[in-house]
Amino acid sequence: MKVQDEAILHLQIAESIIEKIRSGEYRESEKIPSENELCRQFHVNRHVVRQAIARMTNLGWVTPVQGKGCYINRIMKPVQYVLSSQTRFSENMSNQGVPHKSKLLHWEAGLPSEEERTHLQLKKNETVYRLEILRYVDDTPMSVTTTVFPEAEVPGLENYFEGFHSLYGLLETYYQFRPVRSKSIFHASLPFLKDAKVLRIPESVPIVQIESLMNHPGGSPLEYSVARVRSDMHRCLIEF
Amino acid sequence: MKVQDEAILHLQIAESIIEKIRSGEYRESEKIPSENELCRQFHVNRHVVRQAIARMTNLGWVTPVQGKGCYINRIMKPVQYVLSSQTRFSENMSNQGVPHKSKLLHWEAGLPSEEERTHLQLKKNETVYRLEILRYVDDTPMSVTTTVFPEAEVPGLENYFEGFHSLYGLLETYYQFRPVRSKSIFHASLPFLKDAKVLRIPESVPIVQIESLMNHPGGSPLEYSVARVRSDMHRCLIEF
DNA sequence: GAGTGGTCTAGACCACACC
DNA sequence: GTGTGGTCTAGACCACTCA
Repeated sequence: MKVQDEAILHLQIAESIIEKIRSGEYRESEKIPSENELCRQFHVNRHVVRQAIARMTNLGWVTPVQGKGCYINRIMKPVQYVLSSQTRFSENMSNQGVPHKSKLLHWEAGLPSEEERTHLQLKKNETVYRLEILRYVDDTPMSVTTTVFPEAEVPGLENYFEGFHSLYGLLETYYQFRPVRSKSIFHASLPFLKDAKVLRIPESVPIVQIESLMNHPGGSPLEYSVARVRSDMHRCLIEF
Repeated sequence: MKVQDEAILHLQIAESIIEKIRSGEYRESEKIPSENELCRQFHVNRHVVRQAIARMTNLGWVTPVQGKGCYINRIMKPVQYVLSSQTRFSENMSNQGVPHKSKLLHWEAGLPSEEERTHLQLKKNETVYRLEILRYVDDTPMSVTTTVFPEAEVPGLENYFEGFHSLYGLLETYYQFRPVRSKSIFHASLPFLKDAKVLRIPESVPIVQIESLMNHPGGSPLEYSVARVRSDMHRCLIEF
C-alpha cells in the first residue's frame, strides 16, 4: 500500500474504529479486535495498528490491557466539579448524585518540602502529615491527591484512618474543622508514571493538576493539596 | 541488548536527553542530535529513539520539524492567568510584564450553534458574530479562542477589525462595554489537528480548554467563548 | 544531492492473563 | 499452552529543508 493515498494510514484506521464505537458496532466495556486481527482486517503492519490504538488511547476511547485486550472505555459524561471556597469532593459528588468513594493510599509524617513549608507558612522544624488519597467515581479511579497538614493542627491524625472514607468528614468529626479554599491553580499536563498507574490510565493521557490552599475560616493556612485528575472524566466549574 | 535490563529503554533515553537539556549541555532553541545520530549514541534502533522523542515532545521539551531537526523548546516559566470576574487577557499579561499580542484569524457572522444560542439566551433567527483569535505571548502562540457575540449587541463590529490588537480594548472603545465573567468551565484535552497547527504544537500535547460566559455588568449574556490554551505555557489562578 | 524527520513493513522476543 | 498487548531490531521509502 502506498504510504499516503490521501491521508495518514494510522489516523484513518483510528477514525474507522472510533466510528464503529460511535455507531455501536463495538460496544462500551467490550474489547475491540486484537492487534493481529486488526492487522488482517486493514492489511497493514502491526506497528500501524498500534499507532492507531495509541491515538485512540490518548483521545480516551480505549484502554489497552496487557495480556487481555483493548477495552472500549465507558462513555461517561464528565463529572462536574464546582469550585468555590466551600467545595468538598464528597459533597460535590453527592450533589450530582454520583456514587463515589475515597481510599487512603498512603500517609506519612515528617518535614515538609520547601514548597509545602512556604504555602503553609511553617517555621523550620515544624512537621506535617502528608496523605495520598485516591478518589473513585462509580468504581473508576478519578483522581489522586497529595494533601499536607501541619502536624500541630491535626495531632494524632493517624488514629482516625481506620475505615477512612472522607477526608473532610474526618476533619469535621474529630477536629471540628471546615477548611475554606483560599486559592487554586490549574494546569493540564501528563501524569507521572506512578499516578498513571493508580489512575489506571496510559501515561500519555492528559490530566488536570489542581493545586489548592485551604485555610481556617479565620484565615491561617490549614491544608495544601495537589490533585491530579483524569481529564476525560472531569470538568471544573467556577462561578463568579 | 536485552529488552528490559531494569526499565524501558525509550524512557531511559528520553530521561537521559532531558537531563542534558536541564544541565545545559543541550541549549534551548538549538537542536538535539539527529535521530540517526542518537541511534548510534545509544546503540538502539531508530524506532526506540523516535519513541523517546515522542515522549519528550508530549512533555513539552522538544519540537521535531521535518527536514530540519528536533528543536529544544524555550523553557518559559508558565504564564499565570488570574481568573476573576474582571479578567482580561491583555491586562493580565501586562500586569505580569509579559510581551503579548493578539491576531484575528477569522471572523464570520451568521446563526449560532445550538450550544451558543443556549448560552447567550438568543431567540431563533438571532444572529451572531463569531471570532477566532490567536493570542501570542512573547511571539509564541499561546491560545486560540473562539468567541461569539450576539450581532445585536455589537452592530457593525467588522468595521473595527482593521489593526486589531485587543478584543476588550475594541469593545470598550467602540461600545463602552466592560464584560464581566459569570462562569468558566475548565478541562484538559488533546487539541484538534486544526488548533494544534495554529498553536504550532504536536497533536499529542495536552491543552486546557476554558469555556467562559461573559455578561453585561447588569447581568444579560454578552459573550460566549471557548479558549484552547497550550498547557505547558499556562497556569490558571483562582482566588477566593 | 545530502540530511532530516514521518510513515510503513517484517519479524523477533518478552510479560501477562486465562485456560 | 495459547493469545494478548509491550518492546525492540532492521530496513525501506517518502516529504521536506537547505545548500
